Amino acid sequence: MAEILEKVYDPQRIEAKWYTFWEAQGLFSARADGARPPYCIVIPPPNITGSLHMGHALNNTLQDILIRYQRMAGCDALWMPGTDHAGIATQNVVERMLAKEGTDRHHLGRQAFIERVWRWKAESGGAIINQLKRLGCSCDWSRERFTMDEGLSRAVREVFVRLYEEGLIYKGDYIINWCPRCQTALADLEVEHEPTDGYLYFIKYPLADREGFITVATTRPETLLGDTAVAVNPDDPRYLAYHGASLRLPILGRKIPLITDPHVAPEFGTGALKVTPAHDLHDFEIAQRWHLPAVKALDEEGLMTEAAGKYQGLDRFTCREKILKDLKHDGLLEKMEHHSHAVGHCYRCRAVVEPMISKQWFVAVKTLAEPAIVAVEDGRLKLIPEAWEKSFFDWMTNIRDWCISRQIWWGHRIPAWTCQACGQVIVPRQDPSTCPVCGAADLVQETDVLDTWFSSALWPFSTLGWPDDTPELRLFYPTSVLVTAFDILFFWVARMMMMGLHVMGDVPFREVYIHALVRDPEGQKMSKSKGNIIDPLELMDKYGTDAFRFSLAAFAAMGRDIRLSEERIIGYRNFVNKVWNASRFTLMNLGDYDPGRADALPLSMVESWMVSRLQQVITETVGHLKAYDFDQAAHVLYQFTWHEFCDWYLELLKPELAEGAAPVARHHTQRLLVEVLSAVLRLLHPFMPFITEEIWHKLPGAKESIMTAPYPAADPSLNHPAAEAEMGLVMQSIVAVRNMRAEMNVPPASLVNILMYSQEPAILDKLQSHQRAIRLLARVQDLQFQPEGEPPAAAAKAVVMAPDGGSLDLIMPLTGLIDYKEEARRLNREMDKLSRELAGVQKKLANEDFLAKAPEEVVSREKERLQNLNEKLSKLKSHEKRLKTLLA
RNA sequence: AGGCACGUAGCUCAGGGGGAGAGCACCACCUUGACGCGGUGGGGGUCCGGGGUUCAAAUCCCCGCGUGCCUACCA
Repeated sequence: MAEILEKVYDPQRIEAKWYTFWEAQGLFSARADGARPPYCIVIPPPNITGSLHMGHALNNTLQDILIRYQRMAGCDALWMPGTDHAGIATQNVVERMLAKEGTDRHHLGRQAFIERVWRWKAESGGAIINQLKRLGCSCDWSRERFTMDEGLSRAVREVFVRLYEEGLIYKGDYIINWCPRCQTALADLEVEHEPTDGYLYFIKYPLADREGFITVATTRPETLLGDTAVAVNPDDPRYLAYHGASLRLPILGRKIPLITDPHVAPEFGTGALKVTPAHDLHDFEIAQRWHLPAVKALDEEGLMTEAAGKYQGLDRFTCREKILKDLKHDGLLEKMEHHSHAVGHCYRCRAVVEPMISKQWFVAVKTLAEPAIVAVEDGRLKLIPEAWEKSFFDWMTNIRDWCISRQIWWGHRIPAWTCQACGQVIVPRQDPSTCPVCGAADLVQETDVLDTWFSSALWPFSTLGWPDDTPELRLFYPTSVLVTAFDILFFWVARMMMMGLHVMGDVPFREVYIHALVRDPEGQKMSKSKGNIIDPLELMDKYGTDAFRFSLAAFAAMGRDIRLSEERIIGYRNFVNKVWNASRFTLMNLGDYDPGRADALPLSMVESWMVSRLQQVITETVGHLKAYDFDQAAHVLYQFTWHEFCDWYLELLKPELAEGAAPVARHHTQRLLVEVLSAVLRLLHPFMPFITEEIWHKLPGAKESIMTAPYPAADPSLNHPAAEAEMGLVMQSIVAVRNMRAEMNVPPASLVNILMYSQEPAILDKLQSHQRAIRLLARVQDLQFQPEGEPPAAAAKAVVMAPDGGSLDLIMPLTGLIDYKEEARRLNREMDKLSRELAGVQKKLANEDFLAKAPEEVVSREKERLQNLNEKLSKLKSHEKRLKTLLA
């Protein structure tokens, strides 16, 4: 005897139970035995400092849908989970804790500090993992990795050494972005540009060997102290006479050359650019072309150096004020203009970033970028949606060398040693004890650590066991798809592509599905500072995880950002409840059902229709899933489940299941009902894993888990166009009667009589065979079928065109029911609608070009439409005429 | 400055060359033995504006307006 469910689905009770069950049964574990086709997704590893936000929720829901689908579809599906050590972010978190305790990392020392971070990680670094479990993520937790665990650190070491040996990693002086607050270099991507109001200062640089001066424009006058040239565009006519001249640097009096460089834009400012190689990227590049010296005027703490002369030791912003004052005094400040420009800020601490020349480690990225560009060009790696390819190519072709050293402590320490005796730099696979050149034992290791993204770039193969040759690596690399938002496309995805292609010789994933960003209901990006964060955990508490997941999937239309609307989540919560109640109804009618009993009855037309529709829904759902059209998959399942399975199939079934139905027929009905419900549950499982598992276990004959049940596959032999046409006719007829009733204000409780006229015997036959359903669903008492007849004038009338040809008149005698004016109004509304449609079709068919040039099937479809409309309209018109005689 | 999206029902959004769609909201009716987180029926649209291509444009192209995002060294 099947258990009866509660009236309203209560997610809280159910969810934890099944997650525990799945884990205990090992259902998330990939086998990696090669027995089934592999399918693999590596998770974008969340930061250990993180907690689940909307972006994670969407990202991981989509991945889980894919993984659960592929697993049920017969793949050995591996969802590789793990977390990222998040160098700067984590170090900042722990440093803030230390500050509260009144100490700092320098007091602790490097070793103790790192131990402290590990301890913090052990205590609170796993919070997000539990939140992912709440979401239902079916990651293979037995394989969980961490970017700083032993194996991944070995991968980092190996890649670093290899690239160094290949000359693709080098240490050099270069302009980097320096955060004076974090005291570390930042990669270009880690700098956020914010429009800032400031001034453009016009400063006169006197000529050294003749009268006059050249005026330069700058936003950072304090960098003047590091100028080693002034540059103009070689073609700028204003300065032709000055080519080769020398200038006196204001205040310091240093003699600097006037040079020409095509980089200089004549239209900006005065067309003359002060060149500060140590504190500006482009100036640095100009300096390299001209072999100019670099003078460092600013130090790592943002204070002026001794090269700044009397300004030494001043803060950069104080120095700016002083210099302006002095320039004014000397009459060298020509003018100031308001100027708004983008100022770089540290993405971690918001401090103003200072471009600065510095000795750092770099990856020569051009060599690595080229194969990644080619891989996308030739389709070995697909970006979905394709629109991202343009941005990708733009970025990859303009990419600069990647600064990978960070002056922090938490991370992979750069495996480079310098021999104090002979100066030799060693980058070995094993920690060295003596210098291989001179044999000295006095080796000092590099203190910098690697950029966090260096280890993340190896994620697709390091997590699978590389550098060891593991079965997982052989089976699952390249992985199937990477699911991510575009905001880390370049931080992460591009770098994985470069590293994967270089180290593994193949793309890290065949496809990248780039989903939208989740915004608040007003379309704003969610951020702590705006205070518009919506916590996914709260929504899960409120509406249940299944409803939340289904909503995210339904929101995930490609190429458009998501505005999270709680109202829509409520809508999908209702859908989840609908699924629950449809199952409840089913189970309530299975009391006497014996799944083992044979059933030789053929499918009824209703059943054939349902089965046929199911095949189409399966095809559509699978198609949408394969194309990453999550919203469409969700929509198809929603419409089918609610408006076909529940609204029609279950309603049509009720009489078959009622008391007094023949046991054999009843059993047959039950069997198909269970089958269809089972398919619906399996189709929905990837979207709503918890409720489907709960119901699954209550279905007769169900065993194990819905996770191990096969995903429905469409069987084309079950398509049944005739059943669909027949049921289409029946449903249209029922709707037409309901419509007349409602428009005539016939109370739902009272029964009506209906006459059905048709010249087509087949139509009447079909309807006759469904008369019990029609009576029940349209609430009809006396139902008569006739080829034609003299219907009473006092009647409401509707015309239905059968999907496979022929027409049907539905007549509802009104005697004693209501006044005829109402019916006349209803008819006029209906006829208006038809006339408008008819006019459009007539216009089209009157066009000779249309007849001549449009495809034949389009023309014949329009002709058929015209005929149908005409027929329907004339029938309604004649009825209206007769009705009018009654009114007169 | 450049690039990329987007503008469809009151709201949130699908669709994407041949009959304007969904959900919510709205109106009317309904204690129908699965479900009121429900049922039945209904109203509602110059598909931003203007040109063009086409037999046919909400859909493709161009221009404009509006919105959002990304990139950039304009000192």
